[in-house]
Amino acid sequence: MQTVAKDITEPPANQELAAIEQDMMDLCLRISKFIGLPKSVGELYGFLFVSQEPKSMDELTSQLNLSKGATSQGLKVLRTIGAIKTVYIAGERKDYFQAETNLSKLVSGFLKDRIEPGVTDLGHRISTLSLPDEDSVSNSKLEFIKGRMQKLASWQQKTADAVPALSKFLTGS
Amino acid sequence: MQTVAKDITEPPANQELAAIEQDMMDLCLRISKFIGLPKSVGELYGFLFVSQEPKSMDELTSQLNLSKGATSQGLKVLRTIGAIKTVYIAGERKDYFQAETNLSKLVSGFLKDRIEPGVTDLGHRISTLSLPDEDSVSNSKLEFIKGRMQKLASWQQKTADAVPALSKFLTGS
DNA sequence: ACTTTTGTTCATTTTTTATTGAACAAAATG
DNA sequence: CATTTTGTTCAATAAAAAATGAACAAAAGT
Repeated sequence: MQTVAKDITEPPANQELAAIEQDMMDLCLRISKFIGLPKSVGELYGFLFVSQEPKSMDELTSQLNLSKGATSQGLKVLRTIGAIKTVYIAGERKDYFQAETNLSKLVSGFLKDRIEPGVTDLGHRISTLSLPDEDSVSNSKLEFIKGRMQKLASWQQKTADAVPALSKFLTGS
Repeated sequence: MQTVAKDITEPPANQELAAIEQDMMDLCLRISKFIGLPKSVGELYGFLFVSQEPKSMDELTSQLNLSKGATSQGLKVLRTIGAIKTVYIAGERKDYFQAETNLSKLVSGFLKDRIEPGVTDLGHRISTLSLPDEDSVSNSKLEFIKGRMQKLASWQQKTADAVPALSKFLTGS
């Protein structure tokens, strides 16, 4: 089992509780990797997920043993897909972050940022495919390729429809 | 733009048609990478997608310049998710393969093989999380962690429900 | 039973992807 | 406006994933 390196060197810290937090962070990491995000992103989200108080970039960097670069980039990804909220704290210069835990927000952000562009791009590419002249190819082959082209178009169409449907499904309880 | 190396050194071959096949193979490759499959798998599927006749392993190997190993493993993946059918040809020792192009079959195979196990595993892991004793932790922190645990459980539940729903959505035209 | 054909496995190598950390920019403070 | 704090970028490096190919198994033919 993977273990996120959160330094256990801070508050009076309950042993049992720390273990559960560890497990939850591991779960977050797992989910994150599952959907194709890098380890550092999963670690960042996991740590914020178990943190009651907002955390700053350098807290994240030091507690997770990540480089500044990885932390900055990881937070950017999380911000882009809407998996974290930025919290402004009075009299503080740093930005503070908290996990967004609403599933439909998480999923719709992920779909919009990571899935939709791909599906749209696919649509463009398919629509620029052009068939060869009717009489320059054997009829059987031409019909076959026409059929394949229709397949591609219908795949794209169905997938494009599925994305908002999925989003909706997860929004309605 | 990526280009799959299908040797253009065979039949009398119509120029225009070959270009379209190339484009279609590229689209297949793109889709395959998009869902996290390796390049070789996308190439194999793409080539079968544009092939009217079933192809044998060595035809795939030589036409796509893949190693025997990659071809064997790639076909295994495609077989497992149900993206190809094996065709037996009378008097032939080799196995021959054709692309499955029915979207709902493709998607349900993919979901069953690649998504469901992950979601199920997540369910198991979540159900083994246990809370610390009521009185060994500050109440606020305990409530917070309880809330997170419920979040995780509800995510898992909703996701598990979404998988068959998605499958169904794509089956019904 | 031996030989050949077909297909798989897996240790090594290659390629791809993620991380690091130092240089850079941006913004707030005094 | 110089200085410090905060955050980003990107070339170099490290880590992870995929491909290779030779050794191995399995099955068919003779």
